[in-house]
Amino acid sequence: MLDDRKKRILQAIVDEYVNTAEPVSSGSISKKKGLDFSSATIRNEMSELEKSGYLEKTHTSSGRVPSAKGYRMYVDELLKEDNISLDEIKFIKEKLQTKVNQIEDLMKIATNTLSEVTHYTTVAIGPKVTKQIIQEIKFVLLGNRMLMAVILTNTGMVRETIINFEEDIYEDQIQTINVLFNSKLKGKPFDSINEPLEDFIFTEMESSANMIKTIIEQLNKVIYEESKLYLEGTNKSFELPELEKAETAKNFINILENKAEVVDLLDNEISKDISVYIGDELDDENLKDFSIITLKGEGKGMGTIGIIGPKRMNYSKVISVMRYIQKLIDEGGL
Amino acid sequence: MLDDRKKRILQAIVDEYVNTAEPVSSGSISKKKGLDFSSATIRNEMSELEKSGYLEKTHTSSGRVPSAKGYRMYVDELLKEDNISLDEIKFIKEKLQTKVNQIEDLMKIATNTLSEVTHYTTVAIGPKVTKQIIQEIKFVLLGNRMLMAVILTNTGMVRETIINFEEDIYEDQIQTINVLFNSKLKGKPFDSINEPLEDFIFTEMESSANMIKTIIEQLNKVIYEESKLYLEGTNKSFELPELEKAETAKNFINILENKAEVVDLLDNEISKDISVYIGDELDDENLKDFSIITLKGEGKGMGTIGIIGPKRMNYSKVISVMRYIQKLIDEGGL
DNA sequence: TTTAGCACTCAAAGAGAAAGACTGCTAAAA
DNA sequence: TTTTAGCAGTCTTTCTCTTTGAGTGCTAAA
Repeated sequence: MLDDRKKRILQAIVDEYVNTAEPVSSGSISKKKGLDFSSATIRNEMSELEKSGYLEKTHTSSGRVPSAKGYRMYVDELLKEDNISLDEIKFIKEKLQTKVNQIEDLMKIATNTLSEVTHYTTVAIGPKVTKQIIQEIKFVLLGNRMLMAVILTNTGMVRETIINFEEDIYEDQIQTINVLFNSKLKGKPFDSINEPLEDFIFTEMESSANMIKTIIEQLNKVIYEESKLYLEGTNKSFELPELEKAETAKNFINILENKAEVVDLLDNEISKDISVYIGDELDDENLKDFSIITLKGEGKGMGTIGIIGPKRMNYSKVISVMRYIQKLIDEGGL
Repeated sequence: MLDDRKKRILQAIVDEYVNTAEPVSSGSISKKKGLDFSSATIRNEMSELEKSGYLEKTHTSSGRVPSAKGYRMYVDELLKEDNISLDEIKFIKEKLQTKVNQIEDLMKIATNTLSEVTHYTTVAIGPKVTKQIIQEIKFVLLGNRMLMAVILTNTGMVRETIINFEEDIYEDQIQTINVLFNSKLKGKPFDSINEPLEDFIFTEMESSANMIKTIIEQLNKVIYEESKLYLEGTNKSFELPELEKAETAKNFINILENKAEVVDLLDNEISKDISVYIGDELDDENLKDFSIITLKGEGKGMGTIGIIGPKRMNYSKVISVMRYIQKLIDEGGL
């Protein structure tokens, strides 16, 4: 589709624009080494790149800015994935080696690290619990009327929830419940909590029937409760020239404020390990001037981490860093 | 100090400025009912109010704006505390009646409600655990090497933490530990965890000595871990004309991003139930254009809720709403 | 196919000029 | 003694006009 020289010029334009945030002129590109043509030649090429939709102008006599299509081409075909320095590697490694008690704590560290290294705002949601396998479920009596249910899943994740009762609870009831829930749920996915209980339970355990119902209700809440949200480096985005425009800044705040939307964003997409969404590819008015890159860690008890940056984000750096973090997590032992 | 008319004029000016965010002219005040003097008279009074430091001008021929001293006078002496409508009362009541399993969940609801009703950004931190009395402490074995400690305090708060071990743990060890920690801690404040253990423990329970050490370490982390932070209505602040100035917006973001500082703000001040901090009274460069009003709920298992708004915040409305929420919480049963 | 050169376009920045919202002050009125 | 009308003076805001400079597109020559 695009010949080699056009690709190289497009690449140079995106790289330049990522750095400067200013429309790129033919002159500045012709000065780059590796592209030793006069500005007039570059100008002709740029004009054609614009006709094919890879570049845009802000006004008749301005330089060029990459279009969404241009960024897409850059991300899919032109981007180099080794944009990470030795210092950064060292920094990331050290941070991710921090000892944690729960795998979810690692999410927090990874989110923070990603934001520190890339200087963009990072959002993450914890892993979804629904499809995880229950390894063990225990009940703890607190006081006389408060019960805590603690559930351990196959990925090593722990979920706990508190259930209040109107009447006193007795130790032998807890025994019964312990046996019941473990036999019912052990080895099954979290959402099998809703499978109907056999009838005999309600006849044989009549005295605890209400209690069992209440517990199931509350466990359901745990399944569908909002995922934990991690957010790092909001202020970093406010250093961007893009956010000097009040409207863009407002859009950005709206994105972050609307937690449900952020969760959807990171969660619902049928994304691969690393995915890039550019501008309005995500069909959200607030996001039209931003891009999102997500890293999925599901299955390893990690959730999804996302970076929100301007459309002219440093895709190369972000993806390189994400790949490296992914590699460290995969190697495990962390 | 200030005669009655001056006070009424100052009050009118603050009220007007809170509404419009524009410097207030003598003309606009003389039109207000209850102040039937000519603009010239008002002008003379305003000039004197400025000399005494209650008002400021933005330039020679501009209207007047309240100074920090002016706001302080307004808050301390002129403010009416019944600025709350029946609709608002109904709305708040309904929200706060939501059934919750933990008292801390009520914090979240209160924070959200406060932001909804006042249209300002609201921050809250959970109650401090340090001085609370331990009512019960239980240990739950998860898998073979993971232990969860669950602590119930006198305010009904529950704290849990996970501790990982390098070696397998046996049920009888848990028994021992249960007895030990309960006899040591029951009825004592949370931070007494650090009181030294009697020597005999380490001789008699030699096999578990390491385990006990690890547990104490981890419980210490729970005490001093960052308080939970609730944040609502960030985007509401971005509707303020004040935040159209890029610098003010940046300051605002910095305040919110710097979690440690927010915690200090809400926590360390020797504030009463409701306290008002105006502009640079808090000696923080970022806060110089903002005011903070805090509501302390400590002791009832609630933490501290704070509203961050512009200096020309609607003190009257915010305080009225806070008082009402405080009343509802005090009446308890919630 | 590439490039030099030049006309043309448009945004950004600055310089006046005009309008309008205030104040402060003075002198008269209450 | 207190209040007020009236007016000069100040400063911001807004508008228009001009200048500057960074770009492009096109043509004709290399």
